[in-house]
Amino acid sequence: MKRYFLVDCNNFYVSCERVFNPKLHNKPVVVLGSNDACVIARSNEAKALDIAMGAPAFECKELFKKHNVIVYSANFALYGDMSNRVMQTLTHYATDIEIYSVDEAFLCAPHYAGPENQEQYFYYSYATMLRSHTHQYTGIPVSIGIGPTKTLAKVANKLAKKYKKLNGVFDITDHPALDTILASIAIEDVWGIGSRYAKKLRNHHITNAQEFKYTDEKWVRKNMTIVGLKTLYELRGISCFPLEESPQPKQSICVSRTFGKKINNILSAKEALASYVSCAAEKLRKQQTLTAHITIFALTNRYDDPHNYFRSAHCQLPIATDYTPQLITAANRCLEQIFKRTYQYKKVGVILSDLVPHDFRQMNITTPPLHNIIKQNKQMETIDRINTKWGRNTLFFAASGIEQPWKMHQAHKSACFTTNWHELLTITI
DNA sequence: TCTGGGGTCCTAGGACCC
DNA sequence: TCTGGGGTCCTAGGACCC
Repeated sequence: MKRYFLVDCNNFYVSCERVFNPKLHNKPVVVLGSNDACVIARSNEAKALDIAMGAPAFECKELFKKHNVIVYSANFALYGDMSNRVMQTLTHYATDIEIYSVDEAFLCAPHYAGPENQEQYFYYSYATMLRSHTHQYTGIPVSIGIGPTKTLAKVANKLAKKYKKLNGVFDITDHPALDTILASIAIEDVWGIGSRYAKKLRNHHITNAQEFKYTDEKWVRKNMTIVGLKTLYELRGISCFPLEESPQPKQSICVSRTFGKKINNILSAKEALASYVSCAAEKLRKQQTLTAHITIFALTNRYDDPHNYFRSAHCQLPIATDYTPQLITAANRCLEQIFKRTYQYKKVGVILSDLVPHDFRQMNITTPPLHNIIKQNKQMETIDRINTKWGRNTLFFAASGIEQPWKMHQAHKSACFTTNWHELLTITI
């Protein structure tokens, strides 16, 4: 039977920090998200202290102090690079692989042609090998779940993480106690069932994965769309979510950040927005696409005014483009439409959509002359090349401002050990 | 009082994931 | 005082067409 492997890095961001600072082992460690606002990763020791995922940092202050919890600001350059190393290692061993997120990959093992009674053992050994090699080559510990569908591999992974005696690998394929295992998985912990559906299902007296597995298909189709029905089939061992090996170009690109402090003047907001637009345009060019539609949004504090904290504006561009100055101009125009001086803003963002491959550039009567476009392309290529070689924002647009008072706070950030020559780890003997 | 039927496209909103 | 960021997919309903 075909098996899906789900390789999941343990407490990924914390594990990345531990690779470069071994003193962090066996201690409670947390990583905070942007502006050091809330907890986005926890070591097992921190989980044992009941520090919740997404908990606001200010609510945990006492707890951190009391238990000497070590706190880091998110270092996404480091985590991104460590993720690449893990995925490269896995790609080396797997025949088919889908990189699902920064810390997870689905993959399939090489075809097994030996005696049937040793098949299970073959896959188990393969997973154990993957696990130890990933740890050896990257320093990152992983857990591996194996199952006949992705959803069941997810369940298996959960168990591999939960029970230490499994040594980080669990195969749920043809398991004699499958239904008992599923009965121990709360409905909201099933992959594809979020809080809304979980609530709906609980109201319908379905509380765990096993009960959901045997729920009436028609009811599920009606109340949870085709996607919910696929999840149900997957729990029954019928694969509905195939491995997606070649990553598709993104259909939209969004960049937004919460400010380090609130802003009520449009000049600062425009600077921040210009900086996010530059970042989004860079992503656009990286995947070789153009955008024809730009949306910008601005948020005030949603806890102060839950019904009226979000405003957005959008505009269609005359022709698809990836030219940063043109996008900044369009973004500014949109911002002017919605910005109110009397408000305290805490965040702005940009979404680029209607993305098309850049060699499909559609010309029309307003298209600037070809030599202009060639010149613009050269400018952008040069900027991207310099920033790739010498680090992000070596060259930036003056529209992003110099002082950047809106920039986020990160008080406890580790060094970019693997992506910045000036921050390499030094070892003194 | 009667006021078609079937199709496509677009958008907003709601659900989910990490 | 402080409560993240970046994506995808599906569906219902309205606009529009013949």
